[in-house]
Amino acid sequence: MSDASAEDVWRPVTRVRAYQHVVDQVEEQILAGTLKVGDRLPGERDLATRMQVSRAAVREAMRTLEAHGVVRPAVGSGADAGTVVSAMPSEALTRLLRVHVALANFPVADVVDARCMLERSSATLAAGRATPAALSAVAAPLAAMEATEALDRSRAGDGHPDGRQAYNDLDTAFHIAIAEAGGNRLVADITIAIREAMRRPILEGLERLGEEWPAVRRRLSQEHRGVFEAIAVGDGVRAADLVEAHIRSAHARLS
Amino acid sequence: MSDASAEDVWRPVTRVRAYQHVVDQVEEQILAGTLKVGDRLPGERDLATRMQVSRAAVREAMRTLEAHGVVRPAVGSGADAGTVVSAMPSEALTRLLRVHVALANFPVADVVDARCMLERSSATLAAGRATPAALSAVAAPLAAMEATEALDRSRAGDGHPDGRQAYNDLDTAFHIAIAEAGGNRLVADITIAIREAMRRPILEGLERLGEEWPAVRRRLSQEHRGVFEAIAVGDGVRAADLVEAHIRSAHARLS
DNA sequence: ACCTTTCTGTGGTCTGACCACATGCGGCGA
DNA sequence: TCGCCGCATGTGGTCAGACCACAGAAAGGT
Repeated sequence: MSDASAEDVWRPVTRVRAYQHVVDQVEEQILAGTLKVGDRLPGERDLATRMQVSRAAVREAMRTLEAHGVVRPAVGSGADAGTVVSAMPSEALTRLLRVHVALANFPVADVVDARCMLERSSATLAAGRATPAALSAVAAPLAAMEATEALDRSRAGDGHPDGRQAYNDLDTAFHIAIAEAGGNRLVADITIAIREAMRRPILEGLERLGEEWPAVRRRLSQEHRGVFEAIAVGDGVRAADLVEAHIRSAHARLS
Repeated sequence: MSDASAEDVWRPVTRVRAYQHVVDQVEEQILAGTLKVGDRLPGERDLATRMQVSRAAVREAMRTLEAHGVVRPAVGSGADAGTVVSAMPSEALTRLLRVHVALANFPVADVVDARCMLERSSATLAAGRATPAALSAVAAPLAAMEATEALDRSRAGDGHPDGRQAYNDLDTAFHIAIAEAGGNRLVADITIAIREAMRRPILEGLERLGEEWPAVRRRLSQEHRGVFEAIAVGDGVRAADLVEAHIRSAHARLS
């Protein structure tokens, strides 16, 4: 029984597609330092002839790299035209998580739990090491959210849109600012991606709220204010607990 | 000064590319339930004529969807051929994080911190709710790692490869099993992606170890054993502390 | 010197063809 | 009748060559 079929020595022959070769070579060049962020790739026609593949293969590789957030295409001519190496992991992560959240490949409860864990971490870090600049970046959307309340009151009853979308955007900005104040790029990017992926579902939840909206908004703003002050004072434990309570209660109210 | 140029009302006209339209429509169909996981997409030629775009545009869209882990292409004929809708968020996340870790878009310290946070969470969850099956899935690679040690001792000194790669693979499997035992799909997938992204750097670290390798391996196995037993006993706090200590010391030794 | 026009190179798109592959079906032989 | 072989069919993968819209750069006129 020295039959090797049960062992792992027989790798299936991977028919490596041409565009995958292009992806690999571009990533290799970036890894080797030949291509740095901000550099321009050779033109698609040039790459195609150099690698002896068709331009279509190069373009498919570009789409893959673009989806990974490694490359940004720009038409036209001149310095900043062409395909440019650009590290945008946050955007790419956001796109990826959004589609899979929408596709319900992740249970909502799991997403909420993950958000809590990440934002607890970010809040704790932010309370410990937030710079004044980062702190004011958190304060800005907070103040703007509170301002929408006063604005709304001043013109109540005339049937104007009550800015739930704007409030949602500011809420997103608030949580993103906290994540970035934490100082951990990876945690921040994942946090941003999850919050952005939940943007539309949360907005739909806000729209479902009928007359409760002003009350809910007041409650949310109070919670935001509490989180911010805990961070500003440097109380990491309290900030973490408050942000978790905020996220859980908000999701409970909107579901 | 009612010049609107300073405000945000003027969104730049986004020239939506044809392949992006295709991506959007496919995602829309999936979201609407018309396309479920496991279903086959219409053929590329068919899609092209229906959407009145070229097949090249359809193919570029497929590359984007493939990079997102939403679609899997298969050549040939028959039932399982063609482009199939398939949710593979874990693989897609892994590819994305791997390239950005390799591109050093994330500081190593940040990655280590994020890994600690995620695996602490997974270990705590696993200690609380791991099923016997999940537990044995954790135990299997652990036993295999310990077995390599005995195997190595039995044939020491004949210059054979000492299986650092195999050990690294088993180590990866061990951490992945813990993440999946935690029961949170999103956390598990992110954990898997980060561990897989670190696979090659860790292997290179192992290779750099010279004669220290056997001692390091013994230390790693002991730490793994400790984590496993804490989870098996249900001691979530201890499991979290041990896994964090394990990750931090391992990265310190390998850097 | 300034503005206008033209040139050039970029990504974006399309067309139509051919290839490798895997299945399924039909015909052929036993 | 049964079983096997081989071609027909349809899939994604690849290629070649062409044209378009765009934006900066260069050349030209005022």
